[in-house]
Amino acid sequence: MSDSSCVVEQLETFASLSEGDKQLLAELERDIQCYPAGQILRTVDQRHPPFYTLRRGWACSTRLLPDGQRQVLEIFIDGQVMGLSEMGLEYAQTELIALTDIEACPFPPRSFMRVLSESASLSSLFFMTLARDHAMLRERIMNIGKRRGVERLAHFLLEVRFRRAEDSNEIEIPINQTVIGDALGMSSVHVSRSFSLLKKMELLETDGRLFRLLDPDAMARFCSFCPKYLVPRSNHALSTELLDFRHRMSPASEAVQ
Amino acid sequence: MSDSSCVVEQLETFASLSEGDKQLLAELERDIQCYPAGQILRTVDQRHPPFYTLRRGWACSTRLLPDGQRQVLEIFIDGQVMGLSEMGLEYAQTELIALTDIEACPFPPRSFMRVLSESASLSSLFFMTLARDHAMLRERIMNIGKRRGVERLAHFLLEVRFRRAEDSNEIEIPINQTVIGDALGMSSVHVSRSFSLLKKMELLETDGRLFRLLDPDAMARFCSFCPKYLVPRSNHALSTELLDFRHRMSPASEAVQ
DNA sequence: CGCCATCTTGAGGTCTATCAATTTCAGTGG
DNA sequence: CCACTGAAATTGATAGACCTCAAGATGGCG
Repeated sequence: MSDSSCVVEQLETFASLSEGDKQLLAELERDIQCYPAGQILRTVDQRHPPFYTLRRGWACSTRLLPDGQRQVLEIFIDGQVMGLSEMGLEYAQTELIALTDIEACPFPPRSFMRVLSESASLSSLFFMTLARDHAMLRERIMNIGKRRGVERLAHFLLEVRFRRAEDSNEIEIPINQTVIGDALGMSSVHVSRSFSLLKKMELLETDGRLFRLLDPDAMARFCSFCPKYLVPRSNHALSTELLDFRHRMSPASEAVQ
Repeated sequence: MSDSSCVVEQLETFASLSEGDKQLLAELERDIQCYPAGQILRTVDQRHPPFYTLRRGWACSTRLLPDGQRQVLEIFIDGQVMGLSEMGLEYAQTELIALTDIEACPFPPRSFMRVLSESASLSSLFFMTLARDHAMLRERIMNIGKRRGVERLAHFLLEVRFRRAEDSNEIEIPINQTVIGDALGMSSVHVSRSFSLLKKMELLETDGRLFRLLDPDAMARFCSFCPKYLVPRSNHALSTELLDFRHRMSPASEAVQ
């Protein structure tokens, strides 16, 4: 990923944007902040929280239950937008935590509202981004609700593998088994046992936090993984439809009424 | 709910809209269709599927696993938008099924794209709608991942109670225990046992599919339910912010927090 | 070398699934 | 009015998945 994982580029893949839109988007990454692993970026119940674009590292959103248990809701990998879904709520519902040292760009909520009201194409872009996050959550519900521990873990590994741009079966997952367990709704002990099982099944080799998928197809069959939910509506389809209508109405009029 | 549950009205509560926007929204409900209980509105893998506004009845989105197991992902109550989150994907990822006899209005994807490209305020409205769905999914993950059967069920009952506009502790849930189980990641047998337990705890009385919450506060404590995730960013906050920036483009450059 | 977090492994107990039998109840037709 | 029917709900018994507690192993790092 490296530097090229800038969020603006990622978003641009969804649709072609006007220069004005690109400038607005560029603002998203103007304020680059560094946070150490473990840092809480945003707490629960914060009013009108910002969202963040994640340039480097891993992070997650979590929630605590009164009994101290923790559920990891989303895991963010560099290039993703964090906390977008909570811009529609009065108060933040989740904590945002850096899992590794990260670089992230906070984007203030008022500016976000401005973008929403100024640009239809950016609004729809955010909509699309959120729709993809939505698809991942849905899949997670499938995973937790209907699969056993080993299968959940296999599914998780495959999801990470397919979310990364590189086409490699070696993936580094820089988070510990407790976090993985909190994300998959299982105890860290059971995560460990499930890893062992995958190794015994000869689907996986590990070296510290580097994971090698020995037979991704077999693994996908094992946990009925299907990567389609990660594929957004194709650039072409979306951008032509957008442009189509934009030009028919009036050229360059994504400005709001 | 009855007739007043028209979706346009629900959406309007989020922000104040221009006349043009209202007209566009009205199109959403021009094509009213009736479907009997059990009817599949939309299959998996359908390309560029429509979404629907649900005027009357209950519906759900589901996915099947290869072994025949079924996960209910979202449960829709009249007044909601169904399938919005999948407008960002090339192919539908879930099936949409009527749980009761319903009235729903399909909205073709191209028209949706037009709305997205024409109106920033409607785009952001859809964004907000999706954000709320997102919050419910998040809560579901908490529920399935970290709570036991009885607590899941209690949480489910409270969620339905608070999603309904009426402020009553009697709720009718016109779906069977198998569907509830498929939504909560538990077997129908266990759903039945959990209902019994809630009754024994004197938190619940049932009469067929009518449920009376005897002590909603105690129940909320029992399953650590907090309705905040159902509350969208307040009308006032959103609409004033939108208007604010729409009318005077001079953003009082509030310090980045 | 020792320290700390993390991971692994074992044993016992809890929660929940599954299978199967029974009951309830609304609808149907005699 | 009553038997018949089929879907749904309840109940019991057993098995399996998973959690929890606890002890030991591993490995990076000062």
